[in-house]
Amino acid sequence: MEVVEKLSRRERQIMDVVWTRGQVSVADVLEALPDPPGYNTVRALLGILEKKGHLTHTEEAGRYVYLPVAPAQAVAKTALERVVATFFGGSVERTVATLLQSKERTLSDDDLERLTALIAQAKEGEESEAKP
Amino acid sequence: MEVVEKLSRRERQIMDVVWTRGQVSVADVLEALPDPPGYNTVRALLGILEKKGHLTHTEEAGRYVYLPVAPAQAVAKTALERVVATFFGGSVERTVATLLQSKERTLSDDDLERLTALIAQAKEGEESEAKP
DNA sequence: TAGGGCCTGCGAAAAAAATCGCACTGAACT
DNA sequence: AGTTCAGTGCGATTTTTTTCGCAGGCCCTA
Repeated sequence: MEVVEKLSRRERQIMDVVWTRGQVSVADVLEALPDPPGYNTVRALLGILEKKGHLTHTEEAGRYVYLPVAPAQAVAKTALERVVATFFGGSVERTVATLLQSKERTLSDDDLERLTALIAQAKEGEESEAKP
Repeated sequence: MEVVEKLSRRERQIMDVVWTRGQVSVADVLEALPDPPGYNTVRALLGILEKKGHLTHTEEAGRYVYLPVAPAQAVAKTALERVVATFFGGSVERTVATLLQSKERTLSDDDLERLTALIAQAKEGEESEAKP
């Protein structure tokens, strides 16, 4: 279920690139990795990831373009939950606190208000769900 | 800088346990892993992690107890930022939205209000920082 | 105080991962 | 049409990881 846990170091690095960019060519991976191996190596890894069922590829103008098989949203949710569980004892509050702190400088008032709205919305959702 | 990225699969699994529990004995790791190897294997891995500088150990009643070297808070922050960057395009908003959604059932009204307060607080902090 | 059980150190073997080369192909370029 | 360039398939090699065994040592208990 936890896909990520079973990936090797390189496989993970590559999947990270894939998830970040949505889809990749060999060249994309090469330029995204801080510690890039050779072209053939990346190709091999992408092949393995495909064989394992994490990626598919399309041929676009002769070149392969790889994209993730699992829906991005689901993977994102799982990854986030894992971090919350591992590093924040499952506490959403502590997580958000850290989030606010670490991004403080880049969050505008508008952003913060939108967050407030988001929470208000969650509150409503919960209430309307509590009655039936 | 990104410590986690350089760990092998098993090393990561073990560090996850360490981060979750704060400190571990070999037995702790063994029981926490879904896919546990032998006692000696875990011991070897812990040793490697120590040699690499990720863990230290104390002797407690003869047994080794390992604990992380890096401050938990810093690791947490980095891990969270990484997830936000990789899966949410760096958007705190989208991240919080997912967080609310996935934990919806377990968040009480009080929790939500505390979150609102947290954000209000961040807003103030930002303003008082914007003037000078 | 002898035996059993759990723990440590060290070292080696098996398995998995990562990295390349080589040979070919097709399209682009001159 | 010949040459070059980037891409593909496949297979081989080198490194890392992962996993154990074996030989004590320490503590608890019968």
